[in-house]
Amino acid sequence: MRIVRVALPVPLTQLFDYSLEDACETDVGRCVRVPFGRGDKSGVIVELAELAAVEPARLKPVLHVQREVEPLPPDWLALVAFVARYYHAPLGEVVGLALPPGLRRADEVSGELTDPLLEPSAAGAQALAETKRESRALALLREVAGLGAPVRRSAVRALAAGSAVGDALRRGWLQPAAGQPAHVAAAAPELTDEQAQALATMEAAGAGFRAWLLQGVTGSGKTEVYLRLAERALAAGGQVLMLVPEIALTPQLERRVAERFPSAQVVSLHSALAEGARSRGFVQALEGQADIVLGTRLAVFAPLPRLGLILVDEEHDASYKQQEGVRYSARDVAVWRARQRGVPVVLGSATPSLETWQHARQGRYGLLSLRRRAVAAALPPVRYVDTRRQRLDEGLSAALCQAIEQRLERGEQSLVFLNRRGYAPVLACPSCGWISRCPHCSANLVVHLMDRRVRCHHCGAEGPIPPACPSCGDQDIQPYGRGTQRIEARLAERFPQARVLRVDRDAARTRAQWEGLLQTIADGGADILVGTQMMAKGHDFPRLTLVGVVGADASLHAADFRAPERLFQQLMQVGGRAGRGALAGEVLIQTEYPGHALYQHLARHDFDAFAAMALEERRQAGFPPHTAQAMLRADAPALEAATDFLQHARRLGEERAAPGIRLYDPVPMRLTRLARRERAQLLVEADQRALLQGFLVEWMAALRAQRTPRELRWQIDVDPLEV
DNA sequence: AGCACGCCGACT
DNA sequence: GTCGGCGTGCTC
Repeated sequence: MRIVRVALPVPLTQLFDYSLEDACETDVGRCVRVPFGRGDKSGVIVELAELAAVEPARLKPVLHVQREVEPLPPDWLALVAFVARYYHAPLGEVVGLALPPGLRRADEVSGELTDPLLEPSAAGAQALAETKRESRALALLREVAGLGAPVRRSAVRALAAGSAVGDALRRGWLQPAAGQPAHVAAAAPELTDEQAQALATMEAAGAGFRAWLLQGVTGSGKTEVYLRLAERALAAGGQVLMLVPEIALTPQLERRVAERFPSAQVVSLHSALAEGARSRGFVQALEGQADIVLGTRLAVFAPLPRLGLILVDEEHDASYKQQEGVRYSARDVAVWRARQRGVPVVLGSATPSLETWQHARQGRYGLLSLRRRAVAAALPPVRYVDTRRQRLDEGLSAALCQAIEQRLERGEQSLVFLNRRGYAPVLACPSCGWISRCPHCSANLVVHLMDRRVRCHHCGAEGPIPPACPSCGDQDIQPYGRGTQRIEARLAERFPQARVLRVDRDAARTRAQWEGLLQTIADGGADILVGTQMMAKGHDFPRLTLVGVVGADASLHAADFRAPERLFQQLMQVGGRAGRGALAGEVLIQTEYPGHALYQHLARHDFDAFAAMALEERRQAGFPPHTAQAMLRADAPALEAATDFLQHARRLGEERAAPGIRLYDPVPMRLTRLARRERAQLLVEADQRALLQGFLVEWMAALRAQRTPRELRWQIDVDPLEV
């Protein structure tokens, strides 16, 4: 009888030992079902043990081992172990987050990997059986052809169906490693000089680990570089992991990738996928059948036995950072993984995060630059409208309206960008000063005139718009400020001949709505678009030639030290929407600070100058990336409970803090009250990451040993994005 | 996290 | 006299 050590998805740092009669080395990495407490749970065997951590009498036997699927390989276990260590999360929780739910449920009823949607169907079972045969066939082919030789999908299929290997070889299904890549369709566009240069630079660096920043302005053709790199990696027999920030971006990219590599197996992985599909994709990656895995942050955990290249598109995007539970950064994990596996990783962006940009500057990452647009003319000129000395019409300047008018005359499209949805951010009473506060959060209820309701954008609380002031009865309550709905309404009044289309999360609630809007825009069914940051992301509208930005100043003076970085990224991104077709574009930004350095750098499209300035400011203020941070957050029904805990945590921290560790005062969070809970946080900082990590190990252990009141929740956030 | 056991108030 | 409040403690 052997003992297996299992990671279970419980918020406890320890592993749990079980007995398993016939356990062997190959069971490490397998999913198991085990009795736990009163019921049972699924977990993963992370090691075999000689001696149990508890008295042998207390050991319970494993209920079931999932042996139909290949075990998770050692490098995958090392990956989740790293994430658990770095983000100070229990290993079992990381495993739980990294595995698709369907796979984690290794119950004895259906040990076979099944799609719940297809479970009863014979066709599903057949397909699975075939997939397995193919996997074996592929392994066999690779063995025969020697490592790294490209293999045609058709060969695998034929072999799986029973053809002899010799037959496969005779038919030329196997190709020499140096030969023409089997995966590629002959449909690649010509490279620009810069693209060719970038590829040559990477080629010269070889196939081992190296992190690269691919810094390319909007429209410079970063995607083509990704595809060429993928082509190379596939030709060398490698698998490609491609991360994108959002689900919305996967379908188009998936199509483009699939078209480019018709014989490659492209698997998409994201949280919106049905359980069965996600499990299937994961297993295809695990068993080496998937050639390209394309997905959002969770795809960074896809096991890839033949991994040859990692691509991270829009690497600066905040959605790579998980904002709850295990707060990992998929981009940072991707870089670690590339090093672990000895493969290149390319971080692409027009506006890289300052962390990445600094690495490239200091030479730790290689730098690949695309400064010119591949398709259209130059980047659109940026003009500022000084709003200090003019009357605005619902926030719209005469200059912006005039510019819109011009586009209407020319039959072109305009976009008014405003990062605030709803009609107005608050409803207020002019006579008594009442304002529409959220009953559960420290936030205002936003007026949504379309459905005549007020709504909290943080917790979702909502109600009808009151006909009169709830406090004093005054009938004259007013919406104050402006959101997209209000701008949309005003533009429709002002340009009655124009078709005004609003594109924000309210208008594009579902995927179908979102795609409908995109189609309408592409078909020329809209003249003026009013949009939030949804509009900023990777879509080309050939007739869009004007981008007007309203209300950008708000983030100029925000307290968050990352606000300028985000603003610059957002403006550069949304500005890039103008004039991507044959027509020249223009960006018009309304501001009270036209001379502000950020705006000046933006006007010159000079990200590097902005980044240098912002980094210098951060150096002086002692902010990341010059320091390493972690944030301890606590929440409870009463603020005092949260701050008391943090105060106590701070004392525990001070006792353990080496010189160079700085613990700050606990403070209420910016949005203190959220969904009836009061939140506070405590910042820890160090000049070196290793120092901070060493401290966190001790501190977390001490904190976990504390007894805390039940209503109090706390969690640690390493490398927090929001401070 | 669940889910037990374990001692003090309002109900058939 | 019980049903049930959530305080504390354990899960191999």
